[in-house]
Amino acid sequence: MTIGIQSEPAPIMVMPPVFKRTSLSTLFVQSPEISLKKGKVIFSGHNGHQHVYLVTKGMVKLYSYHDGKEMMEDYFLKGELINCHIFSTNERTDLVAETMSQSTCIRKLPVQSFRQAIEHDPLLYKEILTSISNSLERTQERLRRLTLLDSRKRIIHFLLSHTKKAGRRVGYEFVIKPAITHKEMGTIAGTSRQTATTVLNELRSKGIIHFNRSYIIVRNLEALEAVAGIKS
DNA sequence: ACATTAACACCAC
DNA sequence: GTGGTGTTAATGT
Repeated sequence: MTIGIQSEPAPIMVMPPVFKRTSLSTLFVQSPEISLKKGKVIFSGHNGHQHVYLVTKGMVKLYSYHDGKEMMEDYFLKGELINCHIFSTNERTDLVAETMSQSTCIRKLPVQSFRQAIEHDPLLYKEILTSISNSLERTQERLRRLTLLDSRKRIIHFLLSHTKKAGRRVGYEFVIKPAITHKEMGTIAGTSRQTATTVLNELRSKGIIHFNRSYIIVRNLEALEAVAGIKS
């Protein structure tokens, strides 16, 4: 009873054997987008371990307090994940997450759902790892600047890397939106807001950048690299 | 030398 | 009125 090739049932091609491309955005698409004004606390203390957050618009900062002073631990841009410590056992309870741009949007997902999703999705897993490694790199870069550079150069180096990462190219210039206040730049660079203002003004008077309350424009990236001391 | 803090004026929302 | 920006004098390390 041999069955001819022709008599075999044709393979059903309804669902191609390709994995659905699950990414962070599709995972979070079911969670409603939450719109927040600047300065809103997203979580603090123990509340920070119940959800994983995806930034969909604007900027969020993560910080802790040390004798009344704010210590910025990390900051997150659009498309980045807050709370990858779900892998780690020593959970920190001293962290505060707060929006730092005028109009910030986030989506949140319970950690349980997040853990489940990772289980059967290698692609998502890969995206999580990328997110964690980006965060690590960002933090190491800040530490490096803090150790090696003076306050003026820390501001310039931050501006440079942020432009390359988040700047939108328009002609020969780069637009940075949302704008970061001088105070926030100071916090990121580990310096005071007055120093940040002074450095920004210096760059503006040299025609390297332009800024107002809603955006920053880098007019001359090469010149910015030059004052940063990257190219000689 | 390098930075921070405090203080004050100005401006935008 | 609050918060962001611009500037400078006093102070700290």
